[in-house]
Amino acid sequence: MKKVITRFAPSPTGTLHIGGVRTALFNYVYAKQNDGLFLIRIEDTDRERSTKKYEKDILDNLSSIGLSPDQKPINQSERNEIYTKAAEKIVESGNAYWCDCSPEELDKMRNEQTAAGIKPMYDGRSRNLGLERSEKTVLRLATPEDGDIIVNDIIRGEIKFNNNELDDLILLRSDGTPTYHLCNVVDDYEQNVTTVIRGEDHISNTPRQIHIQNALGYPELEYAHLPLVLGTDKKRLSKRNAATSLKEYREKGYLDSAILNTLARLGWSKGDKEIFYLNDLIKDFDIKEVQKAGAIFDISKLDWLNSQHLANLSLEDFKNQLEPFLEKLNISINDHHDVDLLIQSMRTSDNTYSGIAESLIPYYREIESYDEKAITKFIKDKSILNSLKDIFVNIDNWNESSIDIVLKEFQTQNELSVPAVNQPIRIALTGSTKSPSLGLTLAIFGKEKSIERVENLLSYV
RNA sequence: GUCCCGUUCGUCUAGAGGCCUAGGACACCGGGUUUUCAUCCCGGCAACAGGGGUUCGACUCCCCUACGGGAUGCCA
Repeated sequence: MKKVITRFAPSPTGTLHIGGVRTALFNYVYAKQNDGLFLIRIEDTDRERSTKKYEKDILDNLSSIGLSPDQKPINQSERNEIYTKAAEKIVESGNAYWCDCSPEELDKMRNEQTAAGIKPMYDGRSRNLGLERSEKTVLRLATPEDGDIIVNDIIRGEIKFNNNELDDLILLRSDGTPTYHLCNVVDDYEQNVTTVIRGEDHISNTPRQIHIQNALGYPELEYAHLPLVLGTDKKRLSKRNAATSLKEYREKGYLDSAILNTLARLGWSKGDKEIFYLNDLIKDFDIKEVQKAGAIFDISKLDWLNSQHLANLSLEDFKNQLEPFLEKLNISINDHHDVDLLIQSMRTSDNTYSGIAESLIPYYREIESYDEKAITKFIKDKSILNSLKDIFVNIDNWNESSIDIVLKEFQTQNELSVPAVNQPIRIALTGSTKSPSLGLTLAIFGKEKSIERVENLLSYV
């Protein structure tokens, strides 16, 4: 059996899109589970829109998320000769012809066709003219006029196209450069690709590409057309309806593993299992089980999955990955006397790193503002805080359990409700009523800092 | 317009003719733990697009309609 080779073939006209990450992921996983190769090919034949900057973004992001190719990526823009040679071969075999129709003429033709209610497509008017190559001619594939072509899709089964639905596509532009279809087919062959896994927007391109393969005498490929990732408006995910670039999600503090997990579960599932790491996917994923219908990308599922992946991290890993997010807030993670206790207590405060970093601010910096509503609700007068301050000063063994005991005593002796005692302290320490359990929070801040913050609040109100 | 692909809870999905009183997860709502917040636990809400067949029996098979998406470029 032939070694399975898959490829991800982005065109560098934008940053890496999460839909693209999913396509790359499925290609990667399929290759790995078949002990094959995963390749990347940069389809930069559109010189106007392709940029090196986007190419770098795509390559960097893919490898940092763990989807590195097994060979150095190739650029189509550097392989012109190969395509030209293939085109010549098609001309020689009589399966292509030169056409001198101008863009204006074609435009007019399409308009007329549309007006007449028929499918706009090139009518083959230059096909039998026997034109020679010139500066005004494009090379067109002579597509068989009748019969049909069957695409065998791993996910969808047989898809039949009538050859008369297909027009004679352009292989070489008038400036001599090759087009997408030609390059794509030639490179899949040159790279020994066995399996094409791509978005379903390519389904109708497939029969055209098969015709090119046939003209060139290339062997058949295996195809799997993935359902598209959709936005909440059910249209394909784009900048208009969602954050699409992988980078944005990473910068928000979503874990790579959680992003991959979410993407894999979009259009695919395995029993009741929800948590998948890359290794699990290589074990459990089955391309045949992929859904046929497009799937809406739901950020709340990502949020939940992220919280699950975050919870699975060791404290060390958690801290390491959190660090850059704190740095963005000009906070150095070790600028605290008991970092481990702090982070351990706060790691579930949000489901993204950026959110967690945000909620950590009061633990690293002085309080800039108090939650006024909380103050009016819980601080009627200063007496309770004053007494608590005196009590704190006298606690020698400053740890969670002893603090809790002291607080409990104070509360019962003075016949106060729990919130009457606890909330003012929370406000003093964090500026709001949100914090871990009280004794723990006080322990996190330490005796000195706790007293200082109670004093600060006392002088504020 | 034409061709192609699709259609199960709000969302991701399970479901290969009887196992379906349609299951799970997220979200949402309610309750419990945390005397706060988050986590966690428990419970609830909620779907087979519509119509025809086929069959003793259809979420499952066939046809039609509707709706959605994709393609129809000297873009990829």
